[in-house]
Amino acid sequence: MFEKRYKDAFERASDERKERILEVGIEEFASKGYENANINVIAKNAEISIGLMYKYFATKEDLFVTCLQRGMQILDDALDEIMKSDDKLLIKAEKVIRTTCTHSKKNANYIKLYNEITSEKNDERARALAEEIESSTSKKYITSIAQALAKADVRGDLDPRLFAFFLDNLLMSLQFSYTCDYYRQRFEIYTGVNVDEMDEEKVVSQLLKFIESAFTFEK
Amino acid sequence: MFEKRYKDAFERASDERKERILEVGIEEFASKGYENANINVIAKNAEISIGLMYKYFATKEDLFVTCLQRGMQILDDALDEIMKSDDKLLIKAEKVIRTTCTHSKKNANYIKLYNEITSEKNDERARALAEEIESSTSKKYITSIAQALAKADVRGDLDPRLFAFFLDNLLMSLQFSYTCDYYRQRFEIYTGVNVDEMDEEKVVSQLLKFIESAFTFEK
Amino acid sequence: MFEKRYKDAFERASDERKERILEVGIEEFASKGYENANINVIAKNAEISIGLMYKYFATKEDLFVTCLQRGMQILDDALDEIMKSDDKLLIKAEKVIRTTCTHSKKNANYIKLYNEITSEKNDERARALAEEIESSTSKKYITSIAQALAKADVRGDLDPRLFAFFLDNLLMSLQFSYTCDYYRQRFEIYTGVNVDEMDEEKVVSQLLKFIESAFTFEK
Amino acid sequence: MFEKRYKDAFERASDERKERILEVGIEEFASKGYENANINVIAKNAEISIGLMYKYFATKEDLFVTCLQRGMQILDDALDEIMKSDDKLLIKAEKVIRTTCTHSKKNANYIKLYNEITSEKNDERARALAEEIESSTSKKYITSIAQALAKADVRGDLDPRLFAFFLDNLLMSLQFSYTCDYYRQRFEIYTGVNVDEMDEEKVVSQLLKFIESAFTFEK
DNA sequence: GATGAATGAGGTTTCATTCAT
DNA sequence: GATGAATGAAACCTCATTCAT
Repeated sequence: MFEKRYKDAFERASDERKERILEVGIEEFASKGYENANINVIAKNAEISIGLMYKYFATKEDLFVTCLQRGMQILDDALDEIMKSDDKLLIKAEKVIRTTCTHSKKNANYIKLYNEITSEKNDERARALAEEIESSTSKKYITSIAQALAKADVRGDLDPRLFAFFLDNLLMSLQFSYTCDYYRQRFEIYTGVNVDEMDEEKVVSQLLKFIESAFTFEK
Repeated sequence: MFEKRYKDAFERASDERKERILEVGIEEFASKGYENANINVIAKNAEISIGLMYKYFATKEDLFVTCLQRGMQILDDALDEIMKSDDKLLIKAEKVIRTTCTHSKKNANYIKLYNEITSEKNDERARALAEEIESSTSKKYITSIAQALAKADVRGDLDPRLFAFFLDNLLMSLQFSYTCDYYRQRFEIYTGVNVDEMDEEKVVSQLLKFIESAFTFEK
Repeated sequence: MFEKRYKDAFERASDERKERILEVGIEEFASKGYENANINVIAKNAEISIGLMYKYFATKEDLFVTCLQRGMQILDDALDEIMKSDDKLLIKAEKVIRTTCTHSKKNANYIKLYNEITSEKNDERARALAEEIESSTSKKYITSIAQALAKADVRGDLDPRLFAFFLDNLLMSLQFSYTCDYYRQRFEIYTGVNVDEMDEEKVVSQLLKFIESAFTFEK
Repeated sequence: MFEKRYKDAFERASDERKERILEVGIEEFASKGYENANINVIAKNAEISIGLMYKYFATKEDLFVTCLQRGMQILDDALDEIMKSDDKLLIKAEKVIRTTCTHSKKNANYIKLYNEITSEKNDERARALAEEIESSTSKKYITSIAQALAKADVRGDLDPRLFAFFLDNLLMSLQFSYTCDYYRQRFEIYTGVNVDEMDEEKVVSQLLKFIESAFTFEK
């Protein structure tokens, strides 16, 4: 699913070590950002030499992307679980929103990595990353919505792709609001409540209300 | 409205020079990102010496924030124009959406600066920035929605602050989708169309439909 | 003839393996130069482990010198063939020049290795290398010229050693001109013709003319 | 004459400093070779900061080439002095040979730099360097020989360009023999005498004899 | 006010060599 | 004999910031 950005030697490393490196890497990249993350620090914290680090990953960028892929894979698996059910769209939406809220803090660092790439300035790299990261999710949303359209579960005058796009915008913003410093503060400015203290159910129910009319055609 | 991040000497500079410095700074920060932007290059392109630059701004960060404030001021003024009318909320929303679409590319660099700060990793700075940038906008949305609620123009069971939050999430995502490389590609993945070739009216009308039921109570 | 620069283990390796290692080594050193050649890459391309490489050669330098010796041996054998005949000196010279032209490209990599050591910066090593590489050839030239002198085939007022030196300078320069990038370009600058397209016979005959008066005494 | 490989800032530096940097650079590159030369060491010995070094030269390569050009310029000027006279070719040759012997040790480091580039492995760079370094010299030789040919001062059946090429090969080899460790040892192996103790006049006269018949047509 | 030369810490990356298995 | 994972010193280069003029 993802383009391999590590060297063969990394595959041969023990699971424990692979785990450790990515964990430490994710922590470093999430807390300092790509530019300020220090590969020597990651190696030191992962308790391997810098030379070995470069036996595993050709460049800092490759290490970063591999960390990112690991985080994205985990998030994608969670989404998969929900989307493969044959619940009605509104039910799926509710589940997705709730899962987003619940898991965002647990996987805060993964989402910070995701946030990190949204400001990629190199068009080529931005395109490649978006392709890797967004394709899978977008397909799931678009397919589900198209099915719902076919069953007339949603307004017929909505374009399923734009619909999916708007929906994911809301979810993505929510993810960031739970995890990234700037967005967390923004959340508080809008709602008046710190996101850690906000009643999750309220967010879920309000967001559902916000979007439900689009879903519940002629009801 | 914004905390002053430049030195007195900058105020005393000619308008033309102030203009040029910020313009060049915005271009550099927008195209390379904060970390990769080079303050010596900005000075050179603005045709002033690096020494003078440091007479105007104490640090690279101060220059960046001043550039950001300039961009945000311009975007905020445009929003002000719309929000101060006494149109119905749905009308305002339509105007805001359309303005967002229309102006995003024209002011692409401002939005890129905005995008840049959303991945600020220092909590202290992130809070300060969010406070500066989001307060004004959020107030306008919240006030408008509260007024609409009072007039029963929107569903009564919606929390106005969360409502404003969701709404702004959609608009913010749209802005980024028009301007930032990653989000532009993401837009194309979702919609199948490059954002530059997408029919603007379609985006406006679809987004309006997506949110209108929340607005148009008792229909 | 050459100082042994490999470990005993290398002798015990199969001929095929020895062959392969030196071949790959010569290719790497010739194409990248000593400093930029990578011994790990040589091991990989020779399909042996780096550990085994160090069982065969104590250092990178030893591997290089062994590659060099192999190349030099081959070149020396070719020269031997010519010099051991009892042709007149001018005939020998013609044969040597022609052979130099003909074989230079075939054995380009050997000559590149030779060229590589001419810029050795460590005096100790430079002396040792020169001793190894030049002794055999120089003896052949000096002996042949001394014999010709005894037979009055060449001008009697020429110092046979300097004569041999000048002669080899011409041949050495010609070798480099056929093989090393810089010297190839220099050849083209002087002659106006790319060395690959230059008529070999013209080079042979012109060079013979250039030196012949020294050879053909009493004309 | 040479492509500029330094930044404008270098031109603005004091002559003393420019002198110092190139001197130190030439010494470092000549004694250690390009790869092993250390830019930080050059900066330290030239008593400037490494940052400033990079304000003067964009890369290590640029610094090297600038050092090289400086050396080549000096050698070329010396040659110019000789070639612009209207001496007969044989007289010029004698002067050139003598000058080569005399000056080689004085300017040993320049010649070591020249030697350094003859093993350039990147074809593109090799071509560019050869073009810069050889064009001027080769023109002088070729022109002088062509004039001599016109005056029937040399054998009419010699190609002036090849003639110039062979001649320069002898001079180049001689230069290296006076300066570069490997070639110095080679000189001793051929002649039996250390080049520093060799009677210069003997070298001059023997080399003249070696080439004179080509020059002195029908005498 | 204005200049721009100067600094130097710090980060990424390479690769010869070792050694436990 | 054979492997290849592991090491870590060291080199090139960048750039925010200072300060003498």
